[in-house]
Amino acid sequence: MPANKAPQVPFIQSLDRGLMILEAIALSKHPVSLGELADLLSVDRSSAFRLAHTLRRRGFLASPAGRKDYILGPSMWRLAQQYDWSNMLIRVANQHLKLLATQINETAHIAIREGKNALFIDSADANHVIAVAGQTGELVPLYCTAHGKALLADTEEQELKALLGPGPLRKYTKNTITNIAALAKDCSLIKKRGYATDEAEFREELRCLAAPIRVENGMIVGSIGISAPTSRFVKERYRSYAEQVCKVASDIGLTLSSVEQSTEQEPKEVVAG
Amino acid sequence: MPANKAPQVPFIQSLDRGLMILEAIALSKHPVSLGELADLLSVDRSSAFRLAHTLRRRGFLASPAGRKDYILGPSMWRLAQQYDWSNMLIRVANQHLKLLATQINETAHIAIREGKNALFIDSADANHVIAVAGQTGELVPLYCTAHGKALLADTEEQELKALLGPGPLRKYTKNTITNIAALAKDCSLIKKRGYATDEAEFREELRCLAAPIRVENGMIVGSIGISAPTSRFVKERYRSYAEQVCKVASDIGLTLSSVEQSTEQEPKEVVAG
DNA sequence: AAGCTAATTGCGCATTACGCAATAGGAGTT
DNA sequence: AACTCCTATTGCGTAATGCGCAATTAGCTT
Repeated sequence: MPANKAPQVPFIQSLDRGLMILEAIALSKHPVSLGELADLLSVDRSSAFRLAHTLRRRGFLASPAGRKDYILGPSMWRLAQQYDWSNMLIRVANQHLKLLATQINETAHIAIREGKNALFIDSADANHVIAVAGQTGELVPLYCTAHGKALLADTEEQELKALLGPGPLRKYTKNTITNIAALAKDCSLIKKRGYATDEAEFREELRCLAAPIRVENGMIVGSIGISAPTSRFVKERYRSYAEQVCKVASDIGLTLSSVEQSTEQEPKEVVAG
Repeated sequence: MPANKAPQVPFIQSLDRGLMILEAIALSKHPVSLGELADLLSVDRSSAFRLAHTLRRRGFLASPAGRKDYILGPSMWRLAQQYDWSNMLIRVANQHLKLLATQINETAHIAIREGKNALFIDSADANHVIAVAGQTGELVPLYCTAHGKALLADTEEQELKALLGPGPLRKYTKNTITNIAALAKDCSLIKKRGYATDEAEFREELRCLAAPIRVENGMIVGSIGISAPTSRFVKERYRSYAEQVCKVASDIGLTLSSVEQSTEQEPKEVVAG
């Protein structure tokens, strides 16, 4: 298999260098001097200067007051702000989502956090149904669903209290966790093992297993998981399901974080429903 | 006044074009085709193609599954995510903050939202013997401070309830608003007139006036305001103070949104009092 | 004030990126 | 299914562009 042919498509050198500068400065914890940039790119100081100047001109870089070195400017922030990134998660995750639904043969969902709730932004059905499942767009509580708890995995008890309020949590089923301390304990377990479960804590007869999707720096940007009727989703399957869900969550995180695969790289083996 | 001398410093054409592509795609609500990019830059399709390819290669652009046109890729998002933007607000706002403190001759603060609190990230002192101390680093409640309410200006009653919880709000002083409905009403007023006040709602003997800092798309990213002992900060001054605070908040928002002024550009011509 | 380091500018050559034109890939039409 | 039109992609030669070198300026330290 011809893994990678030679760089068939030539790329624009100076643009590429400019992008490397952006990456380097975004990554650095301190302002970056011209010399460092020149070293990094292995180019002359004058070239680095002109590249940096071009970036600054468009607001992608700036200099701290009175300094000559560079930090990120407002443009990158502004562009990232106004963009609708939820679609990207859907796009990137969709293929993985389908794969997961097929492998496990249960409905799979992707959710993001939306205030005090988890919002289902995409789903894939188990048995070759073309239409998207009904729950896309639905809001469910964070504290009693697998997706919600996965999204809360890094949240400390302190923050949980602030987020969910001092009042008692609504008890949807007999399994619903209504105690913040218990929830915090569950979260730390979820964080450690990498996935969350919902044993009919929100809806009777519904079990769910979900894992947080983390990007490069560890931040949780969404969750992916599977749901099934309690009858079919017996505890003995948790281990196997958990592995697959975690693997997919990790893959999505890598795709979101990395820069190496946006093209090609379609897992073509997705079943055509 | 020598507004702008000729473009003394040459900029790198292809990098500049790449950045224009990023801006265009971030701004567009739908995926952008190669042809549109070529038209936008007034270059040949082949040139646009190679630029776009270079951007995609580094993850700054991507293509929807099966499509050939372009959307933003994960890199921009990732870089913006992991960067510590609060420093940028401090940096950009600092000069305005000092100016405000000098003009009004009271302590001025900048705050951002941090969960259920407002966090003071910078301050500038006035030259009164008795003045409000700079509280940089301090967390104060959102619902009973001028900064907090400015940060909440766009928040609907529904969201306020979710954020602040169903429980009663702590009553710090006799003026503290403890009723969500009343708070929502205050917020809509703040949104309309552009500034918030704190009439000793958090600390006795302390009055404050703050305005939300909004960027291009209207989103609130912080607040700026002034604080003074009640004795000195009489109601008759509100109107004049409000104007100045709002002007400064607006200036900061413009600086954050625009791309033309990151360097130099000290607002020297501001009226001195 | 001198001396050092780092940023900035001028300049000329070689590389690079550009436009043109040819090719490939898809979607719709007859 | 063959044809057609539209857009993406590739090859190529040229000249504009961006690069390194070296000179100049700016900011600091001694």
